[in-house]
Amino acid sequence: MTAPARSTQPRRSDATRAAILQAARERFAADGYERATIRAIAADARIDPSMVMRYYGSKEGLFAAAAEFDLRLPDLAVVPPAQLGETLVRHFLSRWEGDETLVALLRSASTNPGAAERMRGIFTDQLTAAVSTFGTDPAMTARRAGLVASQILGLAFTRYIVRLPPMVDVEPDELVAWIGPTLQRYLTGQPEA
Amino acid sequence: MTAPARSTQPRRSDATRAAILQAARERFAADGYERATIRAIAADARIDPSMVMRYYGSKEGLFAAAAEFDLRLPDLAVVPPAQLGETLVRHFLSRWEGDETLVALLRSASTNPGAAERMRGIFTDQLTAAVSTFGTDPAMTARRAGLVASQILGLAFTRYIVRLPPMVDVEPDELVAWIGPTLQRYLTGQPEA
DNA sequence: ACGGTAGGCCAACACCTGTTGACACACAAT
DNA sequence: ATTGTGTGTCAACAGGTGTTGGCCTACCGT
Repeated sequence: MTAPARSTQPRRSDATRAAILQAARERFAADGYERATIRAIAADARIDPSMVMRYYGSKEGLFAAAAEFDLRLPDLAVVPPAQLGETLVRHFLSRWEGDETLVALLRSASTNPGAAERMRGIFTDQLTAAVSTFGTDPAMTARRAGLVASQILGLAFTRYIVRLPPMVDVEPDELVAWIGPTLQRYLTGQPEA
Repeated sequence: MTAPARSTQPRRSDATRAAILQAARERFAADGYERATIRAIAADARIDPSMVMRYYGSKEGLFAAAAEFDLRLPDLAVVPPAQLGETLVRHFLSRWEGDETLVALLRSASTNPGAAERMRGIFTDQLTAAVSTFGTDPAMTARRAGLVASQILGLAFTRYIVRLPPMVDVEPDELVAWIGPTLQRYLTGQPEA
């Protein structure tokens, strides 16, 4: 819509677009998809609600843009096999605290089908791909990835969404000490007899 | 409001009250707090929306009544210490699949502060109490309960809310085989050196 | 200098929400 | 028969939602 032209040409509206996106992420993270209103997001970005529509088409479109996310998983093939679990927990903890996009996605996934689908895609594609880089049994890979996702998302859910006191207060290092071995077993271990 | 009288006297409206409550649980479980409308719940229960207000005061009041829940945790003191984890996973799986109240609560906890508080209460009070029945170190009890909650809620979130394919397809017995040892370690083990 | 266009605001639409009050019916006690 | 109360319906309110179209203004190429 916004003209062909050269794509390297910075538009004057890029700042507005970015402001909307940032405000959207904050609101979606704080309130979830349904309670985050376009009017509130526009107010945070100090522009008119109609601008949101012009730039992102609809609320769903805005969310889709705001929920773009890359887990940036490290290459597990170069990690010492005994440190896989610890590495993953540390990575997720820092990824989660540094970017509120994941919280927005997590909060919205409960009630918004599109957000749930996005979440499924991220944790299926990206995590499964990472697990399969060192995995031996391809049939087991999906299951291992699912188990890892369950513990990681449970950690995020109790720590950032529900805010269970014991999970909020605990130091990251201690979380790594407890949850690292769990992921390690999910990734490389076998189920109980 | 509804007269003093004898409390043992069954009211003619008890059936309606129950129908509203059941419809509310289904809607809250399927859609979450915000998207579940009083009109939809009333339609499911085949009554007028205003009846919901009369019997439960407000939407929040209705949710509070519909989200009443008891984990019915077994007495962990009588469970063989080596089977604590397995027992807990089995219990939660059956509790979760047999009663949609927990799903309603879980789905709503992401966006509704009241639901989050309720969830906090359940998993703090009930679970901590159960863990402390056999626990040795009282300072560690809350942390153990929190870790157990993180894995249990992560399991529920990926299996019933986000519906991650690997977690939906897996057999309950296999889930027990994988997750049981995790809870066992959270309950009775020590963190990694 | 000037005309076109991109960026932005305002006001309104159509719809849906929780909630309320007035009214109708049923049934039990008087 | 009449009263009274519990049970239920109907219609409406007031506010908030996503979304739309018209209008103004500033900038940029010519």
